Amino acid sequence: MARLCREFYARDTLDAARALLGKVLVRRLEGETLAGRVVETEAYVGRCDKACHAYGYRRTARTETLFAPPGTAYIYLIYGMYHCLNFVTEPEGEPAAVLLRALEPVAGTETMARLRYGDKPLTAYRKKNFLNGPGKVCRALALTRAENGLDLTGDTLFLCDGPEDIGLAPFPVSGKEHIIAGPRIGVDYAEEARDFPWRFRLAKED
DNA sequence: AGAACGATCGACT
DNA sequence: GTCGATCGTTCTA
Repeated sequence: MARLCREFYARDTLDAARALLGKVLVRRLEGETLAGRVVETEAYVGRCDKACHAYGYRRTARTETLFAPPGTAYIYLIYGMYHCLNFVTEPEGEPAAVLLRALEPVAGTETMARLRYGDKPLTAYRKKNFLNGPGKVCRALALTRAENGLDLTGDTLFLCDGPEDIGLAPFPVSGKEHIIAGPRIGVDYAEEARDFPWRFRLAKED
């Protein structure tokens, strides 16, 4: 059990996307700890993936972060109003990342709910759809382009193996889980890459 | 300078 | 299931 180090990210992006499932994302915000368990990810690989912002090693102001060392946070604005959080992977110079699509709340739930819903009551519907999308996760963790380029081996935003690593009780033993792979969301424009089964989620066994 | 588009979400039918 | 919001990024000229 430990915080994930740079070597964890410096590998094949598909392997990283699968290995990140079940890990705990920690966000330190104004002295408070917000945390969630990773349950859904997607891989994006510049070398060969037309859905990746850095496809064909395309280098622009935005994609510059994808060329940063592995273990860097790549955060960008999408549709003019939402942000997406990614973890840069592969050896430095290979632009690639894992998109964080969904979390289960672990710590700081009240603050995350306030960031996401304000003072609106937390209905069953809102609870069910709390952190099940990349824009929702960034809203709940107060992550914007201001946090783009953050070093994930630092203290502001990082991943670790389990709740023990941030002084919390271990997760209760629950039913066995397995990884489901499927096509990515929202990349219909990406020609052959639209069908790559590079979305991974954690699900309960039947 | 201008136009097209998007790794989403929530409201609505 | 459909649709509009909303604006930075990217490309074209």
